[in-house]
Amino acid sequence: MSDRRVRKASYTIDLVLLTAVGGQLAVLLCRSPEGREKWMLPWDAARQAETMEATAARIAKTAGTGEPTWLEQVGAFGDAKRHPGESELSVGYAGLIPMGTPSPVGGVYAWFPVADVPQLTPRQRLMLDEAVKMIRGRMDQSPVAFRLLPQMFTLTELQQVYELLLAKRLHKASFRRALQAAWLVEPTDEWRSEGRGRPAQLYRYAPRKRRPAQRGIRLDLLSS
Amino acid sequence: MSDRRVRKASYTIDLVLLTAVGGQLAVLLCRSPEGREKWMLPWDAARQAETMEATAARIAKTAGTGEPTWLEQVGAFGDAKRHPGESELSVGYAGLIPMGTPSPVGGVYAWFPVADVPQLTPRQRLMLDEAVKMIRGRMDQSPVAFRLLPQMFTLTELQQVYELLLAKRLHKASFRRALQAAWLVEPTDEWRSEGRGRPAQLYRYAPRKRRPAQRGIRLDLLSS
DNA sequence: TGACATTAGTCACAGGCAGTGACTAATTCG
DNA sequence: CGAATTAGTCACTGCCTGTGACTAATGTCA
Repeated sequence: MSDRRVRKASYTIDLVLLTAVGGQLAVLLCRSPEGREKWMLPWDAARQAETMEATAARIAKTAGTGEPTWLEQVGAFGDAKRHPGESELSVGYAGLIPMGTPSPVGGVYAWFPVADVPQLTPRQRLMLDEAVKMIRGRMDQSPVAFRLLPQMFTLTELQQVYELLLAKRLHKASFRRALQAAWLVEPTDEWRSEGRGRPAQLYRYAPRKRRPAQRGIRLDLLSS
Repeated sequence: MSDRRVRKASYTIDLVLLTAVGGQLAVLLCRSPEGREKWMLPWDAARQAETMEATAARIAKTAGTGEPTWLEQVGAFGDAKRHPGESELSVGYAGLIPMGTPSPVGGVYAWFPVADVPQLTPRQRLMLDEAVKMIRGRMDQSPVAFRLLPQMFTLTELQQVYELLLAKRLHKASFRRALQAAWLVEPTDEWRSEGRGRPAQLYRYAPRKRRPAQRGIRLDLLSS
């Protein structure tokens, strides 16, 4: 975005940075130069000397959220939908920022709950929706939930992230049983007291090798 | 590709058409103008007046395989990897063609088993791998297996497609039990005799609404 | 100081689903 | 007609999952 008025980009890299704030998924938006109360996804023109992923990482760095703990391409979006840079094509990237990271200051960037986002251009709106869909769909295959948490976390916090992404309540005992079977976390020596109630032990993400599992076909997930 | 020598494309649409041939996944390649024994994924420059998906469909039509029964974007590929059109960026699409569709004639296009593909440019090789990975990963969420079959098929054929995509043997009784629970197919009145052995009933894909299912978290699928 | 509220963490039972092998059915081939 | 071959089903067993109730450890307040 630094030079979007200097040369017309052949295509842009747009970034959907997500985090968890107050029990909700939130996306980082940036004030648009077109109007004080207009917002947009952060973006920049692609550069030849830089991979697309590097461009996305640089945009995140500029936004001041720290480096994303996870970054993946969402796809290419064109097809006559408008874009803040009027570019022909935009490549969207989704990134995750651990919850609790200090908010960017200065008023140029801000987090918005994904359920309540101001108006975006159609193309960016589509990218946001696809990014959220991708994160939710990737939960079973990638440790995305852990990328939304700090290095150490309680099992209740982990469960809350899963509930947030799955948009459904989970039973505590079931969740922990599945977690134990998957060998994904290991306990630390530390405990955290959250005011009232028994203190919770802190865990860290530490996946271990295990049997190929892979039991059973799941034909019942087809979205018909 | 029709005009790749006329104007330099700002970006291209590349197509990974897949089908099942002889118990293997196969991809459609096109002879490269650079040499008689050079092959490439079919592609064309993007056009402003056309959506990317429409471009992909048109490329498939040109190749003479009939319209793909499924089409989805794989992603955008750039990053200095070479491409037959020397384009800066390529958007890859994956498409499925039902098995048994007559092969394209003329010698310009041909099916190659994905396990034994001639050399491609690095970018196209990457697109092919990602497309195959995507198809395999999408099996649980989309009826891609049915898109590789003709409209009517036997349950044994369906199971073979699943085994092909999952790269693993399935137990007949388990497979059919899961299939029944998912309400995905319905029997027709027709039967097919494949030479020796009892004739098999033909089924068609006919998904029905069913309970949200969605039972249980599966943390044991995380890939590491 | 002791009962209560609150949160963490575990257990055990019941029901359902999946892996498995064996069974029956219908056809071709010799 | 019997053997071989492929389709299709059944029933048993063991594992996994949903569930509620239980214990543990802390803060709060009378």
